[in-house]
Amino acid sequence: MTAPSTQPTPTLADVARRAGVSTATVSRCLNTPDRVIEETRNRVLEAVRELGYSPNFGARTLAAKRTNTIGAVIPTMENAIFARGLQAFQEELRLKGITLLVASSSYRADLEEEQIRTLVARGADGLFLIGAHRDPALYDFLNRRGIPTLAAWVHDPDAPVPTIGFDNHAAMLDLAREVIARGHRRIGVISAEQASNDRARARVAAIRAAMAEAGLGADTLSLVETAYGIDEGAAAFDTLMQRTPRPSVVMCGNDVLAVGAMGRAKETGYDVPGDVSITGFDDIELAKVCSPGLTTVHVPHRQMGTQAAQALVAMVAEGAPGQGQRLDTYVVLRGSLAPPRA
Amino acid sequence: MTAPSTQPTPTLADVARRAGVSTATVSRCLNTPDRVIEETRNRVLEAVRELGYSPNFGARTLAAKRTNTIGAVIPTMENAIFARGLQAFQEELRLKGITLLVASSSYRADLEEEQIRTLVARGADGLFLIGAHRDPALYDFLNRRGIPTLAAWVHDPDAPVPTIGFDNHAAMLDLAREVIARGHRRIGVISAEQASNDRARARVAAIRAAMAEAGLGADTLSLVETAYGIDEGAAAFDTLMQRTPRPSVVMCGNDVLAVGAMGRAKETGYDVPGDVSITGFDDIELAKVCSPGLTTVHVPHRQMGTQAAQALVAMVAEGAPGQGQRLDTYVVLRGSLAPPRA
DNA sequence: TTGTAGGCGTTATCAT
DNA sequence: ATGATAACGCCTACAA
Repeated sequence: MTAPSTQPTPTLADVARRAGVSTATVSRCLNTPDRVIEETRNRVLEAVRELGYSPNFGARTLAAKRTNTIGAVIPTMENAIFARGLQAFQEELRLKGITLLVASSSYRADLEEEQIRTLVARGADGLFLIGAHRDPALYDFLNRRGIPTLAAWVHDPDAPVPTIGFDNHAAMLDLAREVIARGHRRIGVISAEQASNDRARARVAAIRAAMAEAGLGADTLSLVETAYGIDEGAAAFDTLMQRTPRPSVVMCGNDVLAVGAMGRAKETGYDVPGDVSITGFDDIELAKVCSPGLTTVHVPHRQMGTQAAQALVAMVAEGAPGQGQRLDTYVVLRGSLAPPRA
Repeated sequence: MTAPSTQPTPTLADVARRAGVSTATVSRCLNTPDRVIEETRNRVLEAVRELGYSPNFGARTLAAKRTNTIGAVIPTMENAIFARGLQAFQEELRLKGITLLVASSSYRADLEEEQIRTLVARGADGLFLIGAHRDPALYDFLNRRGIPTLAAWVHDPDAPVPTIGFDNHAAMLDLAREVIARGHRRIGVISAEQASNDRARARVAAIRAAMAEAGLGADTLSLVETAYGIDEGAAAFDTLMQRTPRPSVVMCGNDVLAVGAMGRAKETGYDVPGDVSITGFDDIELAKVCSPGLTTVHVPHRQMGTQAAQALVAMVAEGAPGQGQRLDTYVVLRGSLAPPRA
């Protein structure tokens, strides 16, 4: 067992004393080792080890005005949609010696703002956000503070910050066209809340656009908005199927909702895709393993994370404005989509 | 559009000047509002708003030696296994005004240590870790620094820190007994790497124990260790099925590996559970939606997260030693497990 | 109730 | 190559 008493945390000065040098030299050993003669350096590092010293981040930040930290705010950590992209993002940052701080907003704009401010106060050198639509005042704040910010999961050249992602409208348009081409006319839609979610809005709008293209009246679209989650998707499915006319296909704003809907369909005795087709969006693991497989839109999550990291790091390092990038998505046809029964 | 020039970040002194008070008063308004007369306070808060001031965390930490921050290091963010528990953990912390910093270790002990030190240097008031087994020197370091630490996903009263979780050995023992009771004799196991993963070790050991109980020789167990992931589970399944004798059941260390195995089984023409049964561990969403449903061990993820948060906050606040807690798991029987074919 | 002033642990600018 | 020393922005006795 170790001693019960808490020792004071060793400081630079402690190390300096022990190694018989000044604090400046210790600092150099840690930050610019080549500016210190080898013998001195060894002595210092030895002292560091013996004392178990590790630098105080607050102090370091205060003095250096640079944290080597990037902050990210995502809507939720609870599912795979953001996890994979974020993991790639963070792996890329690690390669460059940068730490990632993650916070989540529960899909709420007010919480997102709070988290952004927290991250900024903690000295994040840059910010990674999901979606581009938010209060201009917030962008203003970030701008004044000179915090490089990047938005992912969308691509919009006109956004106030560089965006690395895909065109949600175009992506969903492709899928909706496939659906309509198979003969579906009564289309049900389960969407995430659109109010504070620009991706959700774009996706719903795309379905409407595809229907208009095909000469389908807006009244043949049956929409339910719901919170995020498998159970929520299931409940929304029930709602939709009780309406008249009953949809022959249910297009969901993301795979999680779709899997919920599919599970509920089976429970209530609907055959998928015989009685009703179901589609998703994202192509996460769930889409592959459920059965039938889920027809969905493939999003290059890892690529998005990696490129976002590279772009953001460049923005931080060079103070450059930063380049957005549009990534490609494609429709993945699996068993959950088929022509409607005559 | 906003002015292109970056304004210097406002400081306490700027706010004080603008409000015509001292920095001490501004500080009080922010931290102990009731120690300031209302009129003064309003004036100060007004100035805060106008300037868009937010406190510098580094400086605050340096001066106050308290960050209201708790750090967590999890093996990976890429899947649902830790996500749900962590989300609950963070929601509970938010309720108490505490910020959560999350880092991930990619299941590597060296990276975990690095992340722990980073978090400590950043002034985390407390630490949330997964699993209890790690280098004693690391516990020593935490102990000397006086950083309250809690381990989750395991329960072990003898661990160096309080643990809130379940008995991995007992949980897997239950499942293995079910498997054996159905008549399986040739048992294949796909485990996560055991070296730096006490949960994986306990689970494999439990399977061995159940076999011994049933008088099955250790040679009828066929083990593959693999990295984490659906694809890895698929590859491991192939390996296992090529061995002689071929297992009649494949028990996986977690649901993700199991789903990978199940997918591969279907691809290669094995009927599940007709030709081979498959089991998992964790009971994440995947287990419910794959088909057949995955027989697995249900783990109370959200409860674990919530209780861990409460316990850790208490440790931080009271400096008390902290109480571990054992949570219950139970076997969930779904279609993926059946008696072997004669 | 409010102000003054010292100190928190590092980095970075000068000297030496 | 190394050493003094002045910031960095905030908190908190202590004084008024």
